[in-house]
Amino acid sequence: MKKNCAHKHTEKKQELASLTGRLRREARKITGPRAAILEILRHHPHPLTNKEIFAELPKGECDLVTIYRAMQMLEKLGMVKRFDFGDGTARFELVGEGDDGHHHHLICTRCASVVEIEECFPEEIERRIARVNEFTGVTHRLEFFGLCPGCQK
Amino acid sequence: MKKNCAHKHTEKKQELASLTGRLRREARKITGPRAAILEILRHHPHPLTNKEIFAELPKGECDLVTIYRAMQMLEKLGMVKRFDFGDGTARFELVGEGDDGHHHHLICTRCASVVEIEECFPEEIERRIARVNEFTGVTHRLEFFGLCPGCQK
DNA sequence: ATTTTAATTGCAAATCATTTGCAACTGATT
DNA sequence: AATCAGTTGCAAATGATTTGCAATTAAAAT
Ligand SMILES: [Mn+2]
Ligand SMILES: [Mn+2]
Ligand SMILES: [Zn+2]
Ligand SMILES: [Zn+2]
Repeated sequence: MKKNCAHKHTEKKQELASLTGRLRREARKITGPRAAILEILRHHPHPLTNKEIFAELPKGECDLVTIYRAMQMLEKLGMVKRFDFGDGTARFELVGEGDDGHHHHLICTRCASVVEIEECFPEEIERRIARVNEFTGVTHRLEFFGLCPGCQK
Repeated sequence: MKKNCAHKHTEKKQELASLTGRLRREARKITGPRAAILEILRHHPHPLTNKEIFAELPKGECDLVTIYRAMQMLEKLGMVKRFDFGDGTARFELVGEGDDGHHHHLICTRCASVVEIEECFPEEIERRIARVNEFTGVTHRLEFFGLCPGCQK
């Protein structure tokens, strides 16, 4: 019943076949650009911007716009989770099947390095916040910021 | 010594004179547009977008760009706090003198109504996150989302 | 009160991330 | 191989925010 941070960072990478299977089930086509994008996401442990994905792609593999569209689609299917580090650029991370991808990060404000965080906002406090204000379906967006070891001059 | 959520939502509105005083001390000019902007912020309990501030301003009082510049300046002086509700538009809230403005909100995902939240991410957990990852100066950005009473069909 | 000077403003144009229109193209199915 | 909806590339549109610059003005100095 816990809905928060069920995300397991220890889970092994998903097979590409499992990913394309999910697409197929949703009546989506497995195209070159999509396979390439999934392949890149599969190999990255942290959220990537569309531009970063684009840069990793073999030149000319596909248009930036195609990546924007692919991420929209993958997000709608629940295959990727969108993160907002507050810099005006969306980042995406692959989400395991059955996982809602909810989790948080610790980001260095100098070098932008990212650490995946296991902790989550305490459920009972969130439930109280929801109850007190009579809100339903309450969730949260949370990211940590600080100076990483290497950037502490 | 607690740095989190020292913000008091129960504090009374700041006097305009106190606000302009802070500007003057920083060698900033008190102009019509700035006084008008501060006056609007003073009367709003929740974060406002630049466009919302612009809309509240008597027509022709000042240009939208002037508001963008004013908010940048006020943020640098620590007189306003910038919030990110994840919709790609910055929001600003006036911050009391000596207060860093750190706090959170509960936002209705249907009607966008906002509730000021007193709770904060537990300090001891944040400290552990910082220690374990050897980060310093760790802080967080946190907002809650859900359906407000009126929007629960 | 007038001058001086640096800060401020308006307006146009530039940036940046993201979205949209549309015709050409292609993966999956028959 | 024919079919057809889903995809893609490219150009253009959007929307928030920033920047360049000349004209304006608040506040300090005469
Ligand atoms: Mn992550
Ligand atoms: Mn607030
Ligand atoms: Zn969480
Ligand atoms: Zn907090």
